[in-house]
Amino acid sequence: MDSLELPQSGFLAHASEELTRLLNSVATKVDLDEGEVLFEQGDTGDALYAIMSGSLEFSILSSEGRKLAVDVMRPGALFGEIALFDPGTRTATVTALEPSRVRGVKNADILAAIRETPSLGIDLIQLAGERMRWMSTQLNEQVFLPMPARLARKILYLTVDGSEHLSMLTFSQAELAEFVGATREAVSKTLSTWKRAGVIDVSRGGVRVLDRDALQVMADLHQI
Amino acid sequence: MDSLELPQSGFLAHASEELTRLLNSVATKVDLDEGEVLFEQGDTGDALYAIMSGSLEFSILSSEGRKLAVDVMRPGALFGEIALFDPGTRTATVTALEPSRVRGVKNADILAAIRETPSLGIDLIQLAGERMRWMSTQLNEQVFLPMPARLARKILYLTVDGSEHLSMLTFSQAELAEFVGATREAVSKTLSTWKRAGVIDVSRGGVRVLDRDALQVMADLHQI
DNA sequence: TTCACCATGTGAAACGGTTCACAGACCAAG
DNA sequence: CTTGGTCTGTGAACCGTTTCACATGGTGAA
Repeated sequence: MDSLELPQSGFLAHASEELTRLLNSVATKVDLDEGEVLFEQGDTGDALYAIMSGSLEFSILSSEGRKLAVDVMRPGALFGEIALFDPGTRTATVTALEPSRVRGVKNADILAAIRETPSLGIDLIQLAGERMRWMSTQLNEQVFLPMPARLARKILYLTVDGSEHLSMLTFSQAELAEFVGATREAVSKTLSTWKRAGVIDVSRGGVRVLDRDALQVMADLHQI
Repeated sequence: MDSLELPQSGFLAHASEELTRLLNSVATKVDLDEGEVLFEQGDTGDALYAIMSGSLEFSILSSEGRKLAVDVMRPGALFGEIALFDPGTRTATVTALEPSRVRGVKNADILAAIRETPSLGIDLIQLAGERMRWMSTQLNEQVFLPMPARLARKILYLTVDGSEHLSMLTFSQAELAEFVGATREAVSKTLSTWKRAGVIDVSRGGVRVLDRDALQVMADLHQI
């Protein structure tokens, strides 16, 4: 049965009956290859998506083409809720980091479902609220924290999977730089000092966290 | 009749019947003096507010107490919608810039109304979406734009009232600095060069826009 | 194996913004 | 009018980050 594909983790595990029903009935299924773009900032969008498998990167682009990676979304995540009200331009770009499967539910289907099952509307306001809180912290950190603190936080955040801590993080330094809004060189230099201090281990294409507590200290320091 | 107090501009002018009814019936009325804080980042909040008169500043605070001013809200604006789902901590601080009147509707009243009138839920998702778009642009600008461009944009934005352009902006340079996430000194120096170029006029406690087009150019330049 | 291509490491110079320090201007209260 | 306080202007030193340049190292394809 198809609904068995539904992930047991993330928001979907707590999604309302109604949303689960929509995802199993009217949803369109989309398969993405690594690097494939689901939608791009500025696109006209009118669907809410749920991640079934894989992982997608959520990023925003400058007018000059620079990219700020904001989050990595994993199975169970719901996104695209901003387009629900206004089939207007997307505020972010979503790209698959690995081959991934998502399901999309169209604007009209969701709105119709909300009119029938108002609690779904409340769930979606909650989702929007969570995203707002996230964006608000991102803005806060970008404005007030120096780059090394932002880097330490992103590394800590990205190595949390559920309640587990993954020590290995498979992003290149160039990708990490996009996450913290800095250059690859600056990230490289910071990682090097942490490597010398025994906090992390750096290898081609990834970082391994050796001393999570020490990294937590870096995340709180406003100067290194 | 009390509902005559409702502003005719801003979101409220288009608010759903149901919300207008709530604002006229169950809403609590709050009067704020200049500088008074309606709620603070970290507070537990459970109300949605509407501005009846005056103007309020929406800002976020760093853990070290620095402030980033994000927006100025005027009569007709609705805010606090994030607290609707989760009477959790506020993500921003709201302060009155002048004596102001607001009305607050409690979480429970809104949720009950949504269950009865689902389209209200849709309106509130729309509101959350608008706020998300705003936060997203703020993050984008903070990360990618140099300070002078951010300053020019804020000045242009803050001198728009409806479709009118007010030439006078009554914020001190210290306040403008909080809006762009920079120091007062840096703002002062930038304003000085623009003043010399005849783009603006600077006086104690305010800035007057003389050449809006020139300022628009500054807002787009990535270096000055 | 060898080569081409990335990813990483790192130094030097330039730059944007902060910090610090202080001077001058305006305004309100006495 | 004077005084105290706040706002504004500006210079100098400093600092974190970018930019540029290049070296090193790992990896996959030929």
